[in-house]
This record gives sequence, structure tokens and C-alpha cells, in this order.
Amino acid sequence: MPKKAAQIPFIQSLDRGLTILQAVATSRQPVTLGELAELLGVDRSSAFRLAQTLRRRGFLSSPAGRKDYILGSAMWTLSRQYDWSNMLVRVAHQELKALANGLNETAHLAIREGKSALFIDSVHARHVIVVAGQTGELVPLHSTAHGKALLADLEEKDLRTIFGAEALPKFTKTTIKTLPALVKECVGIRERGYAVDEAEYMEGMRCVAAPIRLNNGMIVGSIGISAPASRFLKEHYSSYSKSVVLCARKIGELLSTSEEIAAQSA
Amino acid sequence: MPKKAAQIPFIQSLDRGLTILQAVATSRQPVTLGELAELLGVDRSSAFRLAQTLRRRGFLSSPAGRKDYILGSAMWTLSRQYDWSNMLVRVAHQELKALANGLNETAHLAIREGKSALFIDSVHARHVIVVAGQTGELVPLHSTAHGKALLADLEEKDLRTIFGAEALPKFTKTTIKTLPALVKECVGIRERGYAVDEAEYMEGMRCVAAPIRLNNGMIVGSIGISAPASRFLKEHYSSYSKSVVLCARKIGELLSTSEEIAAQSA
DNA sequence: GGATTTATTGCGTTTTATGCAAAATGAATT
DNA sequence: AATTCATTTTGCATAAAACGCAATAAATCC
Repeated sequence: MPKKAAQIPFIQSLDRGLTILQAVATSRQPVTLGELAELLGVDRSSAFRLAQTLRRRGFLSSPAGRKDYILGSAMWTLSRQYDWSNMLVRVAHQELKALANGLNETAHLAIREGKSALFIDSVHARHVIVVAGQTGELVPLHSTAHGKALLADLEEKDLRTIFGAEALPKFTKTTIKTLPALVKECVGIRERGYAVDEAEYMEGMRCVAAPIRLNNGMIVGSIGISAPASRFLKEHYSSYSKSVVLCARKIGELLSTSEEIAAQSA
Repeated sequence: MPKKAAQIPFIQSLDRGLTILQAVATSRQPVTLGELAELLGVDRSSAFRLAQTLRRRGFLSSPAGRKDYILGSAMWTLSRQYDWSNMLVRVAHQELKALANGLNETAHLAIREGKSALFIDSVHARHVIVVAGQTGELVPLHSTAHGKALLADLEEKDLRTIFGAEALPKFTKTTIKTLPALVKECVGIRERGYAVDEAEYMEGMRCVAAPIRLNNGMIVGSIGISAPASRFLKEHYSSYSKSVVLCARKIGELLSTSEEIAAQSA
């Protein structure tokens, strides 16, 4: 068999360590040494030394008095202190630009922050007066396309945790008023793949947004197009949403840089 | 380096890979190969292969068209899907028990979840009627000792993000009413190291809680003691708070299991 | 208390990670 | 466009380190 010349060099023991990390992270139970050894197909002693290395650095930890492994605080610290939004901006900016220029309207990139959606990047089309959504702006989750796209996967109980028992703040006639209505909206978004905003936050504004998903499905942000209803007509929804969904998918793929693993030989 | 002579076996290349991860995570800029090589004190080619291994697995990634490294989505996924509260319960339960038994009152462990504090574990003292705070209960952040302890490090703008512009929900006469008042309260908590609840959520209940911090200072949970004011007198604050703060610190140390594996003997 | 499982350590051997050097790539300068 | 300089990437021989084996220690189970 002709082997692909471009074999990515890789460090076995580091790779094994990462496998351990992922195994421990995805297991609901603490993971024992034996399980790790079997998973990697190596001797217990090897698994032991790998796990010890991870523990020394705080990437793994053991429940008090136990020998098996759980994730350590280093993982927690690392992921929390890292500026993920910055990474998202970097990766998505090109696509955002392409989207805005392709449709000649303003495109936004948003993430969830607390009980709001936060615009972390935007590209304004040329010759178009900017009407809304500066970078850095916080908007409600339940009354904007971006916000709803970010909520798309949540169940009723999760939504209740976020919004509590109070009535949802009302901004316009079309703002979603109740939690059950929001739940239904989320189902629709999951089915269609995108969310719309029919002047639900600002009068006279329309918006389409799609959730950006990692390859495991997790929603990490949203991308969308907004414009005054005078220019963004109802008949545009079909084509705009297609572009937005495609763009969101592309960004998701860019974020999930695990393509090369498939190219491996057995 | 005055590092403890470690008989702990460790895998060099895995350890180096972890160093890379941490370096990339703590850098605000993408990190170049040269920087990694220098940091590790190895040849560029070695750093290259380590970084490639991390990238293959999605732990690192490169900005579009660039060669330097940023954190990859695997880190994101891992830390998000892991059940951190479960880990916290495991690590803290012994201490929680000791605290409750030592003071003979109910002790709680809480984390922040959205705009609420969530009780994830509790130990009830013997012979004491349980009055509040079952595991799984959600309570407001601004009107409970646990909630305020969890907010302690936030600045005004962060608090505004969480609570929005609306008035803070009022539960009792003593509930904190305004955001500026909450900001001031947070400053006090940072100085004292603990938060108190003077019947701010439930009439007739007192509570002391302290933030649990990782060794880098990040608040990841809170621990505290609650009881009816009839039994938890004002003059108890001094001693109770001392115990609670100590307990929080101990849990924080247990979570930050960076080096002290040697201490786990016998 | 003995037996069985699981975790840990020591050691010789083989694998593998490494540094070197050279090739490719890319950026900057003229 | 040609040349330089810097950085990334590949090939390879060798030193180093990771590995499995086997022995020992610690836990767990009867």
C-alpha cells in the first residue's frame, strides 16, 4: 500500500496523555488505572506513569483517599482563564466578512455571557448606515435572533435557571412573553437550524442568526445578519438564512480542527 | 529551583506537552514555535512535534493562515462537558462534614449557576431540624451569603451583566436593593474573606459563607453555615466565620493538587 | 487472617523522542 | 523580481526515555 508521505509526526506519550485526559473528562465515574491501561493498550505501569504525570501538573486528581482519577483543577483554570471569545473572533472574522460582503448587510458574531448575548465582532457592509449592534453590546437572550440561537439546545429547566420565574422583559409587540413559548421557539430553531428576530427587540429591525457548533454539537456562539425591515424583506429570509447557516457550519468546522485524524491508516 | 526532589516518575514529553498547553492558555497572544522551544529549552523541531501532536488532537489550533498556536476546541469541549460540581462535591465532602459537626450546624456547598447560587451538597448537624437549603436548591446571588461569596471578585460591570438594569428582587427588609450597594458588599467580602446573610433572603435565618478559591485566586464555589437567628447569634459570627474561611481555604488547597502528592502518605 | 486484586517501584531492553542539519516555506528588503 | 533573513518542517543517527516485565507494597475481599 502506498503510504501518504505527509504523515504528521506525533509524540506517542503525549498523545496517550491526551487520550487519558479525554477519557477521564467524558467518564461520569472516576477512572481506574486498569481502565486507562486497557484503553491505551499498554501495561499498567505505563498508564500509571502517564497518569502520575498528569496529576503532578494538576490535570488529574484523585478523590480523597481513593486511587482512581478525575479531572484536576488545572483543566478548570486553563479553560476559564483563556479568552475564548478572542479565539472565536480570530477564527470567525474572515467568514464574518465574507458573509457581510456577500449579502451586503451587517453581520454579527455573538456569544452567551450570563443572561445576555454579547456581540464580540461585527462587519458592516459598505455604504450602509449602521443601525444596531456594535461590538461589545449586550442584548437579551430571549428577544434577539442571536440570543435565541445561543439558547437553541436548552431544555425548559435550563431556561428556567437562566430566566427564573419572572416574566420575560418585553421590548416590542412581538417579543416572546413566556417561557413555554421560548421552549417551543428553541425546538423550531433546532429543526430549522437558524433563529429569526421579527422586530422582537427593536422596532423595524429584522435579524437571522444561526448557532455555531463544535463537531460534538456544543453551541459556542452565533452568527447572523441584521438590517432594517425596510431593506431586509420577508422574502429574503430563505436565502439569508441559507447563507448564515452555511457560514455558521464553516466556522464550526474551523473550530473543530480534528480533521486529520480521519486520514490515519489502521 | 528549590523544587522538592520528586521520586514521582514522570513522562518527559507528556510533561512538556502540558507546559505548552498552559503557556498557550495563559498567553493573550498566539504563541509561536520559537517561543515554545525557548520555554521548554528544547530544539525547535522537538517543540514542533509536540505542538503538532496537540494540534492533531484539537488541543491546539492555529489562526487562519498563521503558523502560531492558540488553544483548540478540545480544551473547550473537555472543560465544558465535565461535571465540575461533582468533582467539587467529592473533594469537599469530608471538609463539609467536619465543618458541620464542629459547629453542630448545617453546612452547605454551593456553586454559581447562571444568576443563582446552586447548593450542590449539604451536611446537617445531628439533632437539628433542617430549615433551609436542600441540595439542588437554587437561591438568589445577591441576597444570600453563598451567592455573595460567589460574586465577591466581580466588578460593577460584571454584576451589571448578570443582573441587568432591573431592580434586585427583594425578599426581606434587609435584602440588598441596589447594584452599587452590592458592589460595596463585594469589596467588604474580599477584605474580610467571608460573606454574611442577615435574614436577607429568609426571615429569621443567618448564614456565613466564604468563597472557595483555586491557588490562582479564581472562585469556584462557596461553603457556609446557616441556622435560625435564634440559635445562630450575632456573637457567633466571629468564630463561625473563622471556621468557614479556614474550611474554604482547605478545600481550595485540596483542589489545587499541583505538587503535594507527597503529603498523601500513611 | 489469608487470598486476590490493584497500585507502585526497579531495572534491562527496545522504542521513541531528540538534536542536528538540511530543505521548504514565507516575509521583508532592495 | 531577486536576494536575504527568519521561521517552519522533514530526515536521520543516536542518546535518552518510555516501556514491559517482574517484584513489592498496598487495598480489598472473603
